[in-house]
Amino acid sequence: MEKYNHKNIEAKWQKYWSEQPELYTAADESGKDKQYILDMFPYPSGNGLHAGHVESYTATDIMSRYLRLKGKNVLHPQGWDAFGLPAENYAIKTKIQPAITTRQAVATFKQQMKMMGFSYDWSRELNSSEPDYYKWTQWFFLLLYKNGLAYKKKAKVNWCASCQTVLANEQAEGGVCERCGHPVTQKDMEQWFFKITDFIEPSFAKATEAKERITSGLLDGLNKVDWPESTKAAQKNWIGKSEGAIIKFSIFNFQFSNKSQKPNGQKYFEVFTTRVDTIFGCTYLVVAPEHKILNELKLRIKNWPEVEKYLEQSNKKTDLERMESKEKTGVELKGIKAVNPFNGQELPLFVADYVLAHYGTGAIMAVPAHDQRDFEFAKKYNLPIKQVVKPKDVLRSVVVGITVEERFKEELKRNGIKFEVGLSKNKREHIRVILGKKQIEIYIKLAQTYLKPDSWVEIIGSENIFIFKDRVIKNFSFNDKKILNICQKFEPLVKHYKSLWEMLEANLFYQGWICYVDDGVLVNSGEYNGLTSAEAREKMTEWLEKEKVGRRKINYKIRDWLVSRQRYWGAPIPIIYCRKCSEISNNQFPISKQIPNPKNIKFQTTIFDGEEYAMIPVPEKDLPVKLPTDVDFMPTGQSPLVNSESFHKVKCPVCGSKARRESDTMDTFVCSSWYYFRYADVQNKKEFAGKEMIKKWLPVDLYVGGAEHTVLHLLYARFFTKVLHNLGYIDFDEPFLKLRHQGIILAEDGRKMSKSLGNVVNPDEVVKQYGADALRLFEMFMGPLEDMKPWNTRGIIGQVRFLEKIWQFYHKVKLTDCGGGANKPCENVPEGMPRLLHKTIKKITEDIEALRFNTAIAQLMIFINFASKAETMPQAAAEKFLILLAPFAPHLAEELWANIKSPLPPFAKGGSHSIFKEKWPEYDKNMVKNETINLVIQINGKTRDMIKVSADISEAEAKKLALASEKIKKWLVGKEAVKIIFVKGKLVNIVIK
RNA sequence: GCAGGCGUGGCGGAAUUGGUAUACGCGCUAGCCUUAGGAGCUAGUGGAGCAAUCUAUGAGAGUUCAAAUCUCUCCGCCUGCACCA
Repeated sequence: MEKYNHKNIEAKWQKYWSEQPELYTAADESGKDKQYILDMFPYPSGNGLHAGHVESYTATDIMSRYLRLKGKNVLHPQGWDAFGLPAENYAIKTKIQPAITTRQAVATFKQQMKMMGFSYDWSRELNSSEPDYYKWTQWFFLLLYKNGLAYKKKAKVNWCASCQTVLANEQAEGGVCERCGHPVTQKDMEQWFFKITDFIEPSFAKATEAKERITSGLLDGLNKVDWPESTKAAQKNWIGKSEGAIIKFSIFNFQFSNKSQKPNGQKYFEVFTTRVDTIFGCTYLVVAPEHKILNELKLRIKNWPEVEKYLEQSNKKTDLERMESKEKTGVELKGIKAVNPFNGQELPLFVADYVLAHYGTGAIMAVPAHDQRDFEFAKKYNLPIKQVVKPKDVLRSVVVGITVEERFKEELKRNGIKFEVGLSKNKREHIRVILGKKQIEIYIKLAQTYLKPDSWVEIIGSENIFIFKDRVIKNFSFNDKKILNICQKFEPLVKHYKSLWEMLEANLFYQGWICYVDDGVLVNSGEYNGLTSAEAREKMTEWLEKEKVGRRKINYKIRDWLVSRQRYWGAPIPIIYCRKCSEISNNQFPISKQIPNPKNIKFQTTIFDGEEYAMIPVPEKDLPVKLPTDVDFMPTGQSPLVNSESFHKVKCPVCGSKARRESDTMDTFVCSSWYYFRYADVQNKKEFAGKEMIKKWLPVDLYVGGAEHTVLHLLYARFFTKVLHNLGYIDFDEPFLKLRHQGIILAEDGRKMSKSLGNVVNPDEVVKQYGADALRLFEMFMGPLEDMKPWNTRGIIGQVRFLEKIWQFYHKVKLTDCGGGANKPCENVPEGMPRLLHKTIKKITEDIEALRFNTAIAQLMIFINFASKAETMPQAAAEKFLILLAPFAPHLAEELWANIKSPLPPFAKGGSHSIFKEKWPEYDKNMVKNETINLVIQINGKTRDMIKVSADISEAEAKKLALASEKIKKWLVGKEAVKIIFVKGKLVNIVIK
């Protein structure tokens, strides 16, 4: 018998497939149901494919092949996210044009993908760095600009003083320059932004022809897609919605003490808070160093030189320093007081860099008793701490301190309470108390290192709150029955320590020794006393609005998307700066039929060196704005494009006078925000994609890619989709219906694969040694798609054995036709084979649809393990098994298929066809049910016997048989069966006393 | 700190409408075959025990005839975000 030779087989079929591209082509004309199966398009790095690529591409390949066999019209494209920094950095080093290195890398990637047998529709290949693609990236920029969704403003960017260049956030991780290790500082520069913040909440359509349409927001849209919970959570977290209130604090009127009095136009400033309920505990206010009020009040601040010095210091601070020093610093603004509108109290004002300028109003009301950061600051600068919220329902309390620790232990012993002393992960000692039979545990953390003598731990009623030196650590609740139990058991202790608790409560809790951050009940808050935090927030906000000293406000952490990059290897921003046009009022956009401008948005202008320039969009007919090749890649602090005269010297498309082209390029995330539209209509020269084709193929049915893109790429792509929906281009507002992330494949040593550790698995080597089919199977068999899994080279042997086993079986087995297909019992065919085949069809069909490829492969193995013992097999069964195998190991399946269907070389005489033109087998419902089962007989839930019975055995019969069993009788001697449970088709459980 | 997730043999993992725990694979053990084997074949393989049997899904409790699966608490690990008021 010929040996299984993966090299010959795989090469042969890859050649065949490339000669028959229609096997994998998505048919624009077909009336069949469509399925759009998409991989996140890769960045073609010089290193080629890695194990993680292979994992996710194999998964989508199996899915695509399966769906085609199921008769679906499948769109499964691939392309290249080809702009980006590595290619440019390489160019700086070697002076080789990024376009050249990129093309080489693409060729490698593509060759490797073909080597893996992936069934991409290569007729739809795209490359984001090619002009026919980035033409449309630029078109999108103009679309946003003309709809007021792209704008320019000053912003802080990462700046490396050593490299003289702007850095992307990813290049400035940890606050140091990726290239030279120099600390990164913040520098103000004019930057382009996309208004992603317009799409957080649902919005009404802007396009004229779609008046009634509502576009779902980035938040609520998540509710209608099938995505991993963690990804949805990460997006929500990133958007960072918090509901609270803006409160106006008046500054000049020191007499402002009557709360019915209005601020009457006095100078005031606003703070944002989510905890209005704590406002009576506000003892000072803080503004960020960048807050504009500082300049306005400059003359009134008595210690201005000191303040100015502080501002300089904090401005100089790098991100790294700000991150490293958690120590809070600040300076009081002497001579300035602000007034709390609720009680008229005059409060000091501080500037401190623990307050962020870009969040909320850049100013806060500080409530040290109920906010950890304010607490730290107040402690440091000796500011008053005023308790206004206390935990609710204080029933009982037990107080334990370090000085009484031994006493406490003795007390426990004396009361017969079992306990053990352990260390938690923070090395805090705790006592675990076990109460009675029910074994309720209470962890009493003694935490010597955190507790001063006579500080304490409190157990209160429904909540158990551990309070350390300065804050509440944790709470948890018991149900009522348990509380009672605890209280009874702790009675003696409670008596013993109660007085100490009361003393401490009076002395500590209400005098600022601790910081209680949770909701509770209000105290020291005038008419609001006794309300819960939630009630108080509601009432106080109403009052603010009534008195016009504040309002309800929702704040978001997310900021507009900074899209400009001072870089070469990206899509140029299609804008032209014209001095002359800035003087003409009522500028109209250059003629553009494609991009509507329903609001008649005018050109924005910007200032360079004191001169105003109009920002003219490049007319559509002049797109793409191509990247020049006469550039020097050395970093100079500006985009390398600035050096190219031919690039930036242009005539204004509106007035024809001398003008200058924008030299910034776009973030690569812009390119990847819309590529999934392009696949639907990749050849289109008139539109980014034709309406009909979008309608036909989009949205994406299954999207698979790395979890590193949970936030940015997916959020930006959703934003683009919402913009298009909002402007009436498309009729859906979420691009990816179902999303899954492949888990990271770790190296054999359990660490991340990385070049520096030298533990990277190279797919080329693996394929050379074991074959693509083996690698595909192995990566799918390792475990669930989404789990993190370590590579294990030995494990791949198992897959090679599996493939060889199939090979050998198909070469030695005698195929028979018993005249009735796969189901009929045949001579010499093992009895269970037809049923096993149908079970296998069912299992594999269901597993593929749920992306459980590991268990699908296990089922293939079970079948072949069983079948390989047989000498004969029905022809129909042999064919069906190969079809089941085909999505997983396409090369071997084609080879064996050709073998059993027609003589090799394949289909040469038109005798047969590729296995991928076959139909996915259906299973017979009656055949997947067992005729007989092993009826499990349990006694008190423990299996004691098993008997082979008919699957549809009746309850009475089953019980009779169970009681008649010899093994069971033994257990029933002298016992009485109280109850007998019968589960149809499964078991009998006899309950005895 | 906040959010999401995880914890099952020597290893990767199966089994979650509660119903035979450890499918499938790797590894390991024994035997066969072979000049040889990091090849192949056969059998075995959670732990303890000669056996009957007992015992085991991070720990403990609860619900149930029955819990890896549901509830609660604790412990440990991973991922993302984080001075976001």
